[in-house]
Amino acid sequence: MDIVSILRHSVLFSQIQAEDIPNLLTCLRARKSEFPKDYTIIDEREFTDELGIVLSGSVNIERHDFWGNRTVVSNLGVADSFAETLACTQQMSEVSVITCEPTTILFLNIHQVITSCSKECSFHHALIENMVRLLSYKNLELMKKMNHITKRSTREKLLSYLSAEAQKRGSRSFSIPFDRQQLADYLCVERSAMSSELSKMRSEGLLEYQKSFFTLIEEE
Amino acid sequence: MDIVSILRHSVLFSQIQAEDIPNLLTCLRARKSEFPKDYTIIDEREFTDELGIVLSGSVNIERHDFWGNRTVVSNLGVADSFAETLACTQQMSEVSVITCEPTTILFLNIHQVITSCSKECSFHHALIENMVRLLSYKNLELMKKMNHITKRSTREKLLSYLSAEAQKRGSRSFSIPFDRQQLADYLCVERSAMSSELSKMRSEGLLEYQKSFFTLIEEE
DNA sequence: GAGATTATGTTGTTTTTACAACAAACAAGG
DNA sequence: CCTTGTTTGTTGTAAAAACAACATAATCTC
Repeated sequence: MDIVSILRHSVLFSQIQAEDIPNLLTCLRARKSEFPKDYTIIDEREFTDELGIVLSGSVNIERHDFWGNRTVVSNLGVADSFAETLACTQQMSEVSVITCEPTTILFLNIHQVITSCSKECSFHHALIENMVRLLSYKNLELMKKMNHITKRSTREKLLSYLSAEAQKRGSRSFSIPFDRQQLADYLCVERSAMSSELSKMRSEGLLEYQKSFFTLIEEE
Repeated sequence: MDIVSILRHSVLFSQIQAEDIPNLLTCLRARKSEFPKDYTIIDEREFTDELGIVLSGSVNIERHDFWGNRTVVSNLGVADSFAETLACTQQMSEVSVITCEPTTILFLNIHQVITSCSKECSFHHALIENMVRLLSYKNLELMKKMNHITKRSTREKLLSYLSAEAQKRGSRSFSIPFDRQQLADYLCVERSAMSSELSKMRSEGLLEYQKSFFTLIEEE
């Protein structure tokens, strides 16, 4: 898929005409980069003034604390963006962005996105409105994750996450973008405890799963 | 303090000239409201297209789940704002906004903030840039809170939160805006367990406290 | 396809948390 | 000053999670 059709699925470029996008990209100082699997695109403690949009592949947003505990903040796929907040606030990164597979990223200069360019291009206002929308959605996503991890028990966290995923996909059966360790790090629980909780839930008839494919079972 | 001098301390109105603010407020359809203590300004499941700015007093952002567990998402004081995301995304609220004391709120219409008005007032672009900055900061705050509650133990959560507060105030001694129950609900731990952990930490010489006033003690 | 590597599941033990019940300190109002 | 209600601290017990160690399954590499 070409860049333009991918970008048209992104929040940042929604409502913007396909034919305007190439010009806009020049204006935003766009640059494309490719990365191998498990590559750290942005590391903790780094600064940047570019936001990234995933053109192909996928990345995890992760955090590693002093004692080596990993937290998986989120997982992003094609047309998702990252580092907006980082670039906007000019703060030091508290997270790292790591590829889950070979991945292509489009980087855009944040100052160009936020401030009107000298040419006063007409689509610039649409862009900054989209930026507001984008940040709002990011916010909402964080709140949703918060809802999962504030749950008191491993089981509740799992049910909260899995039912939200089912709802998002609109189906009782769905794949999740995490392996067991990543899921545990996302929900802030212990992998093996989570594993046994999952099998307990399966034996109670709450759900079925094979690898990362889950099916929630409705009660009668 | 009058409205204009309060607003000049808010992120949304930063960089905007004091003399422009009254006109701008008309344009944004501002309305002021006063609320008693413990009043629910926005309830879960409500919709709104206004964001709120605290002019006096303070509010908590809270969440109550199916089983009655409360989570205190955050605490906001004078010049802080809320419901930006809610208004921007036009989603149903998943949180409620509750006054901690008698409180005055200024409400602004979000559509007027985001879209240029017909009069094309010059400060409008500054406003939407501030909106981007505001949402970024909100995002950052959520990430910071995330850092606290993803910690594995009650003690770690306390230390993470308290040292962040100390850093924010630039002093080893500081007051927190929560009572014990609220702090527990903010950190997602059990109040009594947290109380005993606090006294254990005090007996180990890590910190001192009386009520909501804490002093962290440096190691030698 | 054999061997190595990684991912997932299981189990028992230790540590931590949740819960309940109550005591002590404090605050507000008559 | 006493009553009442609220907040904070304490303790014991039950439940849950963390941890470690290992078994099994899947995947990758040569």
